[in-house]
Amino acid sequence: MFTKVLIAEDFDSINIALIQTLENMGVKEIEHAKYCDDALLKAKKAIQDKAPFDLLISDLSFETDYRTVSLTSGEELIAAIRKIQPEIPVLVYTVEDKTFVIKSLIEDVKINAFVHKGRNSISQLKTAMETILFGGTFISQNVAHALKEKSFNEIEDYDVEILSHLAKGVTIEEMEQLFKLKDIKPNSKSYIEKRVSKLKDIFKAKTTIHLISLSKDLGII
Amino acid sequence: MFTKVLIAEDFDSINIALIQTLENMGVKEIEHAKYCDDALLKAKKAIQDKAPFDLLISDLSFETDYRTVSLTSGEELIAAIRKIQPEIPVLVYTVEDKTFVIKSLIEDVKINAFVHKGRNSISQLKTAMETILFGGTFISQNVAHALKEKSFNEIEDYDVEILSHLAKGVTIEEMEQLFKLKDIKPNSKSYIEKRVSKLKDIFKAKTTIHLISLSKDLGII
DNA sequence: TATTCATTTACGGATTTCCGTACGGAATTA
DNA sequence: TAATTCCGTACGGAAATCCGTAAATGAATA
Repeated sequence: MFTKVLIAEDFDSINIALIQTLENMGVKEIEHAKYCDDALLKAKKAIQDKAPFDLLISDLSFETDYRTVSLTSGEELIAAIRKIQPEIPVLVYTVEDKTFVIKSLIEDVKINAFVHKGRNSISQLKTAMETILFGGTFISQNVAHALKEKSFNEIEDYDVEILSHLAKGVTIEEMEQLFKLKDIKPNSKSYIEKRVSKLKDIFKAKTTIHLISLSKDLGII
Repeated sequence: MFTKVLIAEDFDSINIALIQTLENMGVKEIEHAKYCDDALLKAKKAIQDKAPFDLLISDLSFETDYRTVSLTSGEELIAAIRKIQPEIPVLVYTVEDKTFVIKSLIEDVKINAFVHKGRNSISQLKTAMETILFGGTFISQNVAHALKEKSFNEIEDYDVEILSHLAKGVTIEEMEQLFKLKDIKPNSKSYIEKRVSKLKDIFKAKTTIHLISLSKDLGII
C-alpha cells in the first residue's frame, strides 16, 4: 500500500472522509491541503526532506475565497507537482463529469485514476489505489464512456477562445479587433464567422446562443 | 442537542463525515439515505414508530443513476417531509450558491439553516444546529448576501420561458409562433424582443448570448 | 521561379436582431 | 365620460449575423 499520501481537497467534509478511509487502509502518513498552493508547498517540502509523497489525491475545482492564490485548479496543481516530481501517481477525486475534461485528463495529463464522487465513490477510491499500485489506470464506470467521445478532438484552443468571448458578450466584430490587438491569428471577421459556423455544425446547434448554451453544459467554457 | 437526525445526501464521502461529526456532537440516533425516496420512507416509518426525527439535514442535488426515483431533489424531499411532519427543522447542506435558490429556500420554503459546503463547513454545521436549537435561523456567511439580492424579484416565469427557449436554439421569430401555438401571451415578436432587452438591462448583459451565459451561471435556466 | 494546394481574407446580399417610435385597447382615475 | 396610464402590438431603420463566392496570401513542391 502507499505509505505517504497528499490530499488536495477544499471541502472539509470530504477531507474528513478521505483521511478516515486512508487510515483504515493502513496509509501511514496522510497530509491534506485545502488550497492548491499549500499542497504544492507540502510536496516541495517532502522532496527536500527526502521523503516525497508516493501518491497525490486531488480534487479539480477549488472554491475561491478571500485568499489570493496562484494555483486555482486541480489541473494546475497536478502540472506544478509533476514538474518537481514527474513520476508521482495521481488520483483525481471529483464531481466533474464532463467528457471533455475527463478525456483530456486521462489522455493528455496522463493521470493514473479518475474517481467520480458519488454514492459509492469511496469503494471505488480503494479499488483505484490498488489498481495504481499494480501499474494500471482506473476510471469510474459511470464516466468511462468519456474516453470514447469523438467530436472533441476537432476543437482547438482557438475555438475555446472564440466561445468564451462570445459568452462574455463580445461580438464577432469586436473580436476581430481584439484578436488583432492580442496578435491572435486568424483574426478576420469572416474567418471567425466561419469557425463559429463550423462549431455549430459539430455541436448540432441551431443558433449561436444555442452553441454557447451547449458549450457551457459540456464544460468547454 | 438533537437526538434523532435524518441525513439525505448522495455522496458517500460526505455521509461519512456527517455521521462522524454528529456522533462527536453526541447525537444518539443517526440515519442516512442516499436517495430522497429512501429518506422519505425513513421519515414516515419514524412517525409510525412514534419516534419521529427531530432534524433533517439534506443536500439539494442528487445524482441520477440507474434507479428510478420519484423525488429527485432536496427541495422536493423537504416539501414531502414537511407534508407529513410540518414542524421538523430543516438544515440544508449543499454546494449550491445561487442567490436565486438560497433566497427562495429561506424566504419561501422557510428552512431553518443553510450551510454552504466548503473549507469550514463542518464547524458551520455545528453552529447552525445550535442556532436551530435556540429557534434561530442560520445562513453561511459567504452566501448571506443572497438575501439582499433585489433583481430576481423582477423576473417572472415568462422570462424564464423566453430564456430557456433561447438557450435551446429557438429564435425570437420562432418563439412568436410557438407562443401562439401554446397559447402563451403576450406573444408578439416585438414584445418578446422588448422583454429580452429588459432582461439584458437587469443582468447588465452586453449581448443576448451574454445574457444566456449569465442566466446559466446564475442557475435560472 | 513557377505551380499547386490549403489557409485566410474580402466582399455582398439575405436574414435576424436591435432599438426607438408610434398606435390601439384595456384598466384606472377624476 | 374624458383623461391618464399601462400593456401589448406594429413598423422601420441601423446594426449584426449568416452564408456563399471570390480573391489574396503563404507554404510546399517541382
